Amino acid sequence: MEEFDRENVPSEEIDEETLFIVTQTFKALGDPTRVRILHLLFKKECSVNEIADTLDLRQSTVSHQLRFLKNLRLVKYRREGTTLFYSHDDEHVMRILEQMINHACHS
Amino acid sequence: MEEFDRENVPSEEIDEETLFIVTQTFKALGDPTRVRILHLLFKKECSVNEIADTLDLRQSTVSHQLRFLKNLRLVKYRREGTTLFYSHDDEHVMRILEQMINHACHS
DNA sequence: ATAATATATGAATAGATTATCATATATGCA
DNA sequence: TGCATATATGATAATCTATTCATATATTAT
Repeated sequence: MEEFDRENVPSEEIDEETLFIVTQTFKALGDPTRVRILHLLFKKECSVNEIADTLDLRQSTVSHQLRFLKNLRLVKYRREGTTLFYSHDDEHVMRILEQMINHACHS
Repeated sequence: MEEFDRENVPSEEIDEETLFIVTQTFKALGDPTRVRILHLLFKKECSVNEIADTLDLRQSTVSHQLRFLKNLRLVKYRREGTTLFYSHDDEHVMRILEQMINHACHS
């Protein structure tokens, strides 16, 4: 008879909640617009319009996608007057994104 | 005047081809069925029917998803008689998947 | 209070994605 | 050759997604 550490059993099926979070997060990274936004925020904090201008996207497109990313807590913002400055809010996911970018462009 | 190493400039927009590969790969990881399949293949090589039985999926569903994953070179297979044994084929992406699973279930 | 600016929201639509069924193909064996 | 088994494929329908336009909301300054 063997004992298992419940925190450390890689050999079982993923539980439903974890699966949901994992796939939602990867889904967020599976869209070009969102990846471009996140990659921009990796470098610096940006306002909505800055993002739209830099990436040549409509303001509403950016706003919709930022909401999506904020729901997943991948970005956060701070207000300064009427301007909202967005920045990334999940170091680990950002590291994963940069890893994948490096993987992709050195392959 | 400064010189840049073209291979090492994190501060620019991602080129289109890299963006495509990155988002395609994340898209692959953004679906519960594919994540369950990959997570299973992380542990061991499996035949199509084994995957279907283990994960309670239709054979054709598994086959379609395996084709998807194979197009992205995330899985490979070897034949033994009429049986095809699939296994993962991208260590880096598998590491990223396992990282995200750990991130998700310890959060 | 009004205007100007920044951002968010809702509805609509076009396009993509997924699972399923039915069937085709391929291999091994009697 | 013909049958059984394993896997692949094609078409379809249901669902989901991303973008767009139009408009609403919020903040600041006059």
